[in-house]
Amino acid sequence: MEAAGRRRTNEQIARTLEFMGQLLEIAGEDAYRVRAYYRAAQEIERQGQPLAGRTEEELVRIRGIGKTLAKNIIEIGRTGTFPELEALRAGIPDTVIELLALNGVGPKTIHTLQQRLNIQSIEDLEKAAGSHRIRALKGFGERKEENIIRAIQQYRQYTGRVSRPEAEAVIGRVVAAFSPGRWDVAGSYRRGKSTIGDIDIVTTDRFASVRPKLRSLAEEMIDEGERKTSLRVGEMRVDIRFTEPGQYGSMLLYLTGSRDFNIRLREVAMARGYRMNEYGLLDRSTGVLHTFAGEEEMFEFLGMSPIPPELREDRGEIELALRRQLPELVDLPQMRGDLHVHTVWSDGRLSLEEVARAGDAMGYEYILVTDHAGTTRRCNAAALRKQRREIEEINADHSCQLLSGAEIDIRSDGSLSLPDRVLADLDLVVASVHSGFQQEQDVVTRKILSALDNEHVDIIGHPTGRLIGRRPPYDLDIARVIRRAAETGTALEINASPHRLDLDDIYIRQAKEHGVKLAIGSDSHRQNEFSNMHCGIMIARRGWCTAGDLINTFSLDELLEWSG
DNA sequence: GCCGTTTTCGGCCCGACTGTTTTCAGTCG
Repeated sequence: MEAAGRRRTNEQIARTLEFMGQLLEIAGEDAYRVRAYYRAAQEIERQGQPLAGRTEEELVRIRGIGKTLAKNIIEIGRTGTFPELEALRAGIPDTVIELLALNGVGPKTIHTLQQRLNIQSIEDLEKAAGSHRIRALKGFGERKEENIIRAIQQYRQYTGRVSRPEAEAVIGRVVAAFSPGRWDVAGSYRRGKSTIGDIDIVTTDRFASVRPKLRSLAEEMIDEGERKTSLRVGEMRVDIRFTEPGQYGSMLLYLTGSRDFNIRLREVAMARGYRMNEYGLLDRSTGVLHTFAGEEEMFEFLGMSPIPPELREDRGEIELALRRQLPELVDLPQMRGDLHVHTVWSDGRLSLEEVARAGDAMGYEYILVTDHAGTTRRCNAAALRKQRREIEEINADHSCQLLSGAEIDIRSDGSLSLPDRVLADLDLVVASVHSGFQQEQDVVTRKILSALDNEHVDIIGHPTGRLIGRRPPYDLDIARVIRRAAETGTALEINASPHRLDLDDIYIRQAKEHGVKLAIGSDSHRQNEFSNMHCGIMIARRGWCTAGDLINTFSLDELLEWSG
């Protein structure tokens, strides 16, 4: 049953509490009270079940939520806001809150600017800086004023997070500045996130030796220190930490994050009598600093299993590592095949023969050929019959067996682009949405539900339809889709193209927890795209997938039996 | 505002860099 009426989602509740935190900050309230709101918002975002409608007694059981926040959450559930927030908001315009987004401008600065110069918006701030009224303030100066002007310019052309290939282009330019030696990309890139906000790098190189090259390739040097240097390359911020080999492990651990993960891990260290930082573990009673060349030694020293980077989000992995009960995450060698590949029969560049040879080279048992197919497409029912005969001939000469499949369209009205009798002849069928991206949530959701209900459809391709940096996901009630997929035994795709990575990690985990199987597809159109598979594996690991969650780990016989 | 294998009060993760001042506040990750 769907919840009746318009119950607030956890996302909406979290945003409201976060907004309260920002208001409190600008109002100059106690920083710990501010943090309590942010912390509660984070905690709510990671709750699997909706909070709306829960009682105060139920809410205070959630970490970081006490009586006051529980009451506020209940009020948000009812009205979308709460009295304290409205009272504060009356005194602080939205345009003032927007100032928080400027680099180098924080709540204290905003508080002062508002009090002294009556700055109410970015426009006000720009005028004040232009007429040199900022530098006249006590505690401010010429440099601060220049930095504010630059921050406003950057904010206006800010583009947000980028795809992994875009980040890789920047990484390549930066590491070219290093001398031979050890370096690792850390941060969200190492954790395998689908989108990258900034780039973090650890190196044993010296600041002095890389400085000239960094200066010549950077658009801007943000910080220049011997331990920590930050620069801007194109639109991306790059943070570099220079470290000794003997402390490499603690630095890599620190810089990999996530932020929430680091905070929880420090609490674990604290409980064992250590103060944890990027240089090691400081014994609080003896003052001795224990150092670690590798991350694993540091985890073991704290009495826990090493945690794979993809899990480091403080979503329960620390507790499991302490009990040495971390899941055995799926890994690339367990993949027995690719379940989404295009050929020259639709918009791909590869012949069937080339796909089979690529499969042999990668050691796959099978590749599902999924050309775009439909009654009005070039690849129609007749073409598919011909393709199947060709596949059978090719399979005789290869250890990797091609499977006859198709990527069919889920049309705007919910119908499929091929009739059931054609689908019945295929080994596996992928059904994807390629049109109607602007439809309303209920319409989009229902057309995918009807595809799930078709007994011949085995996999829903790129379920949310997003293109990273280019197109947002269509408005979809994923929870409904996951529940129906569980009922019909249909798999959801993890499209491994780094420009899609769809499903994304949190939905993968939800699907897995509902018993829904997942299918990684590289969506290859060219030779070099088969390696997309490793991106799909990363996202699957971020979704806590073990081998059994992915139908790619099935043998050929198991796969065909699963599809029925 | 939250929380308790040192605690119901007094803490709350930790350090680097910049800018504005001469010892530190603010911001950031």
